[in-house]
Parts: sequence; structure tokens; C-alpha cells
Amino acid sequence: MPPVVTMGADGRRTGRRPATSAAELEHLALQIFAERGFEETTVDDIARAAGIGRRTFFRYFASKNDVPWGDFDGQLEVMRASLASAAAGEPTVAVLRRAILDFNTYPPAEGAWLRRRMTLILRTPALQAHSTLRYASWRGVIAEFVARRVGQPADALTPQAVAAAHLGVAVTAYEQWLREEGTDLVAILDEALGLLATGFAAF
Amino acid sequence: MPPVVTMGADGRRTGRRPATSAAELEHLALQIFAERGFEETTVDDIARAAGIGRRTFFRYFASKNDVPWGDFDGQLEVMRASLASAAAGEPTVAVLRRAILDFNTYPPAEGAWLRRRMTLILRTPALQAHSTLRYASWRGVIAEFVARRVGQPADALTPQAVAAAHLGVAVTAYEQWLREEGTDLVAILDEALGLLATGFAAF
DNA sequence: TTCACTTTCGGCACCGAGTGCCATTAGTGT
DNA sequence: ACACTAATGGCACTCGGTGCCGAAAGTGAA
Repeated sequence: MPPVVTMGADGRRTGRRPATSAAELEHLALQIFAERGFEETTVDDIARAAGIGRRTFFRYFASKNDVPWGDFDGQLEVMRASLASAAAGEPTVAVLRRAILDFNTYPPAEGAWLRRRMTLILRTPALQAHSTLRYASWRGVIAEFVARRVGQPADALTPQAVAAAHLGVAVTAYEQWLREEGTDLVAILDEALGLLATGFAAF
Repeated sequence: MPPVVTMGADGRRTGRRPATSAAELEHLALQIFAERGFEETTVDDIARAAGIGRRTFFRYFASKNDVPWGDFDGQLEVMRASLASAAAGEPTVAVLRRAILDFNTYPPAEGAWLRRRMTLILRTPALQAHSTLRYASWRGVIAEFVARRVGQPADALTPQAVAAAHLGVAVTAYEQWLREEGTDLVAILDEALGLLATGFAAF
């Protein structure tokens, strides 16, 4: 069993200790990617730099493409909880907007890292492609929430469409944010999501 | 130079004739994918079935992932032209809606093939991921059109957001269509795009 | 200390996608 | 027969990813 999964909080542990951690490995890999480029960096390079075997690398990450995503699933859980705890009176789209903004609000210290991570993800074709699979979980969380609100199954057209549209617009906002150095991600996200709420009929 | 590219309409041709065509190869490959599954089919399998060398396969398709997409770029050109020729009086979002419906209107004879292709693309993780790269061109066409209409650069937030939202919703409609055998793709697309025009504020 | 047990490590061999290189083949026109 | 052109396909290689399995490094108990 991979060390990443076993990280669970057992009272005490037995057996050999993991040589490193996913977070540490991610940090190191991101640094190398930034220097040499994603495609130009082999898994061997990363493993060698981390002082572990190539085989071991794949126990920490299912694929090279998964490295930049960190604990995305954990983050998603937070968003799911945030959505679930919203007041029933608040309009669906407003809850959604707030949750997405929260989800993408990071402490200023992490801002630079976020920028690096997202630049990598959004500008590297292999990662752009791979990200689709991560986005699917994100959409799932949104769709489930909307489905509950409108009283439809989560796989119905409306919840799915709302989720897909929000995802598309959010990614667009990220791309816009990356385009200029000093801009405010949350503000751009808010503007973009505003477009969705109003609808495009005005155009 | 690959045979696919050289297909240009020169007066007369010299040199060895291509052993097959991209269309023929795609047809054959899709059949094998349907029988054995995408992941389970190797490029060697396809090449052998087509009676060509493995190396030759990669002259017809840049990757195994590109096989199911056929002449997507050609189709895109048609949509671009359709958008460009729209009356200036017609609202942007209406033009968009019509163009997308046209783009996805196929002769009934091709309906079964479309379903197979899209099932493959939308339900195979590797293809789901890869499709992102194709969708980028699609978004580009939409964004350019919207940009022209609203008098902004194509990479500005609004055109990009409109394009991304439309893409997300359109893909959702496709997924909905695949879910039930006898449904009408265009009708579902129309319904989904309608949601976008109105906006989600009502929810 | 030694033994049993647990968990991670990491080497090895293997598969499949994709690429650069290049001789060969199958056409054309002179 | 000869030059020219374009496609073919074999070969060798890189890289991501996986199954297998013995070795290493921890734990607690005898």
C-alpha cells in the first residue's frame, strides 16, 4: 500500500517509515519543473533529486501529471462542506459564487506558489489535458449541490449545465489572472461569475 | 511529409501513393475500439489490421488519441465562417446558439457513428483528457466572434468566459444525449444553451 | 538479543506510446 | 534506363507506467 494513503492517524505506527512525503516531493518537483520545464523533466530526474527510487515515486503520485495538484481532493471536501452548510434561504447561485471565491482564497504567502502551480497546469498541454479529470470531481460537487437545491437528480441537465458553466468561467478567470502579474484573482473570479448569473442575453 | 497533409489539390501528383487515408483508418480503428475497448487496443493492433506499418500509422495521426476526432479542424472552419456571415443585427448570443446547433446537426445516417464517436470520447478517460486540447480551438472560434461583437480583444475576460461557458454547456448536453438512446441531440443542446442566455440568477 | 511482524523501498523486467533516422518502394516524367 | 518525388516501414531509442518480489527499516514481545 502506498505511503500517501497510509498517512492515516493511527495511534502508533509500525513498519518502515516513509522516506519522504507527497508534499515535500511536490515542492521539489515543482522547483525542477520551473527550472527545466515540465516535459523536459523526467520522473527519473525527480526521483534522483529526491534521493528515492523511480519506483517509489509512483507510490507517492499516480502519475507525473498528478504532481502539481497537491491535495485537491481534500480541498474539494472543504468546498462540499461549505456548500452543504449554506442557509436554505440564500439563492443557489449566490451560495455557489461565495463558495467558489472561498475555495480560491489563499493566504498571501501562498500566492506566489499558486501562481506557479497554475501557470504550470494551465500552460502545459499535457497538464491542461490531465486537469480535465480533476475538474470532473469539482463539477460533481457543484452539480450535487445544485441538484439538491432544484430537486433534480445530480446527473440531470440543469445541475450538470450549471456546474460546467461555472467551471468554464472559473478557469477562464484563472487564465485572465495569470495574464497579468499584479492582478487580484478573487476579484476577477467574482466578475466572471457575475456574468454567469446575469446571463448572456444582453450580448 | 505526412500523406494527410500532402492531400492538397496539386494538378497532378508524383511519387508513391498513400497506402490508405485518414478517414479509412479512422473508420477501421473505431470499429476495433468498439469491439475491444480503447485502452485494450494498441497502435500495433490497428496498424496490423490496416496492413500498414506502425510507423506509418503515426503519419496519419499524431497520436492514438487523435483518431476519434476526424476532421474536427475542418468542421471548425465551417463554424467560423458561419459566425462571420451572421447579420450584424442579430443578437450575439442568438447567433452563437444557431451556429452551435448547426455545427452539431448531422445527417441521420451519421447519427449512429456520431454516437459511437462521442461515447468513446466522453467515456474514455484518456480521450476525455485529450479532448481538452481540441476544445481549445473551439473556444477560440467562439471567443473571436464574441470579441468582434463586443469590441474587445479575443483574450479579454468576457469573450473567453462566454466561450468557456458555452463549451461547458454544450459538452453537458452531449453527455445528456448519450445517457438515453432515443433522444434528440439538437433539442437537448437548445435547451441547455437556453439556460445560459437567461442566466442562473433565477436559481 | 533475537524473533516475528509490518510497512516501505527500490531494483528488474516488461509494455505501450511516440520519435528520429534512413534505406526501400512505388509512383511520375524525360 | 534515369532522375526525381513522396510514402512506407523497419530499427533503435526515450519515457511513462506497472507487476513482482526480495531487501531494508521500523515496531513490540519473548
